[in-house]
Amino acid sequence: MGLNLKDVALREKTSLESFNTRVVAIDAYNALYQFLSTIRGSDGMPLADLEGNTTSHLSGLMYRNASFLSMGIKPVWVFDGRSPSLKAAEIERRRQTKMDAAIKYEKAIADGDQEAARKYAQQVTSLKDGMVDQSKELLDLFGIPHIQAPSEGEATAARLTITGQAWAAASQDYDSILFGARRLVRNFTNNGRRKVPNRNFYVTVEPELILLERVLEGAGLSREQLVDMGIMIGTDFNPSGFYGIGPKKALKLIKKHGRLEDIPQVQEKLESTPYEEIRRIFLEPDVADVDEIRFGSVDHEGIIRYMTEHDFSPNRVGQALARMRKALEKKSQTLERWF
DNA sequence: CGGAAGCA
DNA sequence: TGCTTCCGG
Repeated sequence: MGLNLKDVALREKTSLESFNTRVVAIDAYNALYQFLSTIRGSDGMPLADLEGNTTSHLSGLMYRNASFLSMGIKPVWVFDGRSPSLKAAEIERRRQTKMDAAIKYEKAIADGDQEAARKYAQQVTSLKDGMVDQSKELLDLFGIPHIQAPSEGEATAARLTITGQAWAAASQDYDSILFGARRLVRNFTNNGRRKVPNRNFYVTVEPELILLERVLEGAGLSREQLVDMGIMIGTDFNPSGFYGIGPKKALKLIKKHGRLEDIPQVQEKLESTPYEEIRRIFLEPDVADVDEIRFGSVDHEGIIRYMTEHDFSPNRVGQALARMRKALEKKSQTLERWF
């Protein structure tokens, strides 16, 4: 879910083109959830093979990676491992939200309310183990590396930006910067304006870059203080945060007093919050040790075979790959002209 | 979501 | 040619 750091996180517009040749560590769960909830047919249900197994994640992954490679972007997909036990409450909260959504979905269907049905269907989305395995198989066929994080994927992605193995981490959640990601890209996708289904308006999604150093400088905080601020607002590890304290007040308090222990207003809350443990999760996270990130070659035939097994049209898949190959040829030609 | 068809 | 709508599985 992530925390609300909009107010302190200075964002600058960017473009996919500017990521040419760069390695980007992608929060795999974050992206896969997005695919599952947004790639849907007109009935609001996810895409599925002939047996009814969901395939939206495969569609999203294939087109997204083909597009990344076409643009010279080097994606590394980072998968979540076991969640810290402190996340249990948040996970339970999400489970409950899904159960509620399932009930609301049934009601919307009974009422014939299409728009509501679609909305709640999206909220029921869940990422199954099998989908994760399938996603890794597809990445292998693309020659695109994937890393299994021991714990939160965002933490390992952040680490890669610190070691210099990745230029940036891509996720929708701001948690990445608490984990220390030097650069975070949000909306790491192609499109500008998008119509929201069944409704008559558009939203603009443009890639945006958040630089940890600038966030800290801009707010006049250390990373430790940013984490403390996050704890007051609420993180996945203390979802409700401190009652009555939002981003504005949290910033003011942390700047005035320096650290949680010294803020008079929150002493009572601290007694019931494992704040030291939450700090450790962000500041000393359990991350994968990655020695070398290897990019392989694209197995065109293998991808077509794999996607076809999941009832994708071989024509469409072949076309997507042909487009990618063409883009890469063009790229190497313009490069040759320089030498 | 992202590609392609449809339309001015 | 550029923008909107449609559809994939």
